[in-house]
Amino acid sequence: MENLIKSKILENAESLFQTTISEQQVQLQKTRKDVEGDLTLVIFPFVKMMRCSPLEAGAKIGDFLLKEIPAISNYEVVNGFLNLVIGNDFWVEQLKTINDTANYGLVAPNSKAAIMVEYSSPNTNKPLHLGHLRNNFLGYSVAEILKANGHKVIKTQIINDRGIHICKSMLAWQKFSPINESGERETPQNTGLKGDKLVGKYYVEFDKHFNTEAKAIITNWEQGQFDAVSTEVKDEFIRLTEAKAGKDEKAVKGIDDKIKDLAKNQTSILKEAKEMLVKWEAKDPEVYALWTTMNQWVYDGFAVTYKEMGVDFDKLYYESDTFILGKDIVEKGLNSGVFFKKEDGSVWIDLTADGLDKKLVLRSDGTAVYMTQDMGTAVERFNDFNDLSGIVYTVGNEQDYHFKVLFLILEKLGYSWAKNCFHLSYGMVDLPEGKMKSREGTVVDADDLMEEVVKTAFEMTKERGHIEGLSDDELNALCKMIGLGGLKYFLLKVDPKKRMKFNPAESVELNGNTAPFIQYTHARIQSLLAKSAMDLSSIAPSSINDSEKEIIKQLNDFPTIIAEAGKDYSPAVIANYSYELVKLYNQFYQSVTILNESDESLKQFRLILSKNVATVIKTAMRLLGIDVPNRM
RNA sequence: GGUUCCGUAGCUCAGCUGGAUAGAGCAACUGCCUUCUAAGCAGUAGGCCACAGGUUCGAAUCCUGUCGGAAUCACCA
Repeated sequence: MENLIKSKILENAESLFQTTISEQQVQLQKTRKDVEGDLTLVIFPFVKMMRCSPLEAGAKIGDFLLKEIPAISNYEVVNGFLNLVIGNDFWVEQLKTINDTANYGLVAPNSKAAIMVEYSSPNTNKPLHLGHLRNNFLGYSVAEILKANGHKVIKTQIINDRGIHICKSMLAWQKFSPINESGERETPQNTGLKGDKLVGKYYVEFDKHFNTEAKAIITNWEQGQFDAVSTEVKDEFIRLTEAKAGKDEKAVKGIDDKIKDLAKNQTSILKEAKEMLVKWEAKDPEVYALWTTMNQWVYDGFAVTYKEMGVDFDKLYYESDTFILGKDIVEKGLNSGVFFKKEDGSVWIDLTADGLDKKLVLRSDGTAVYMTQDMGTAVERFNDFNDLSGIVYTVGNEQDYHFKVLFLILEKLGYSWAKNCFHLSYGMVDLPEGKMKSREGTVVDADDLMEEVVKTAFEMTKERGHIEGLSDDELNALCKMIGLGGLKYFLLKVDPKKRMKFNPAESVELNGNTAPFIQYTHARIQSLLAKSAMDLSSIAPSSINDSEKEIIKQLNDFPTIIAEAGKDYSPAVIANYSYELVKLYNQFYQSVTILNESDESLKQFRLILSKNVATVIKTAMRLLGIDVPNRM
């Protein structure tokens, strides 16, 4: 309809305005709720060229459209806005089309370019937490939204299974895990702990010893004991200590942190961990075996968590495989002059002309940095999937700079797909008390949280659900649907880019802008449809009211919303749309009677309208990774 | 300090490719279950859209500056 109006105006610009106009000047928008009309044309742009008042200009265009487009039944000009009323027949037709369209709102699968969506990508040294939940739900949902837009999607993650962090857990386990009567150290099997939890426990254990040792070293330094310390370190300590004089509290804290880092680097436990990393890189059999075993524990633990989350992956990348990649690309970049080499042998790129800094891409000892392997991995992925057009990286916004640099480097290296790489940058999740801090034990564990929300859903459902006759399995499935749905929706309804506050109490809320509210509406409709038991084929209501029209309009927007959510990589767009739809439906539901309606044509129309609302709810929620029940 | 992002009701968030009187939910208060699921609906109250300029017929939205908050600027990952 918008397009029709636009083209009519553009075609007849000559006679209407005595001049041609650009498409941009034809601004159509939805009419405000509180005035009569469905579509509104902004007429300010035409006032000057028509040499008359906004009122007259509006009337002239209104008369023209009324004559040209039969579906337009009336118009009104208010304050420079031409409000067009579109006849009910048109909206009924729209509903018919929606009802007849299979997979309404979705673009034909695999009809558009292949996109890889990377998300999750955890370290294997500790369990997943609240921040990972936002990441996973977001990545999964964006993948589904891109599929709905017709793209072929490859869901992936890169598992950070190597590096000093995993050596820390391994070392701590080796040193500090108690040995039981059968001579074994702690394992998931003999402790009953989830593998990721067990490994995480030893990461914390390492940190504890690490800090204790560092503190002892600082105490020694403060007492003037610098045995076995290089003069550089000693001088640095003295320099930093002196620098504290006269500084404010914040600056002193910053310096203290630097001193702590200095001391940490001198600890024997870190040295041991570093030695272990060297052995790992040399594929020392013993270290490698331990690494394989402990990583497997983590993978097994993660698998349980992912299953509960309802997310999955099509292809996995492991950093232990990819960390060697990228060096050949550095070589190529050196030859083509994109990179330059310093005297010490380190390789850099100068991005100052692009408003960024100089960035290291290869260490002086020839080993890779993060950037090196990210370049290599990207290229690898395009080799692995020859139809791949782009990659979406779901990674927190603390890495904004990293990705800006990465994409720019890839572009400079001449990879044409670099412009199709997108950093889906999302904000951190804060608690009501502020940031999550592992040191202060305020990190919200993913497993615990999911268990908690399901438990709450259980209590609420027992209290007010319609669950007579449900088996235990059905009840459990329902509560999981409600609890996890609520959690997902809570994390997805906020614009991904924005930092958000996570209030545990609000995340299990059932009223207002929540998944249970939406799920509830779906269940209500299903109940209606089950009771109606009539053939729903003919749509020919004697008349329709405003609340019905508003619902059709909202349904009509669904394809546009999916496109918008895809373009913006934003599940929040889908969430907010669904909430609007459900609110409109509930208003309608509460204001008319459906099953007891005596006018059969009207009754049938309302049932079909309801059915399509339920279908759109279900599709929309599916794009968020949320299931909807038939009763609750 | 440089760069980037953010600042909308008491709280959590929409609205941001400029358009009419800035919207929801939560919390507070009023009503509505002899009728299809009250996890619902209707209503009341709550705002110098951080601040100051500028562009425009028109600014929460665009530009500049100020203030406040966050992230980042490693031969860490």
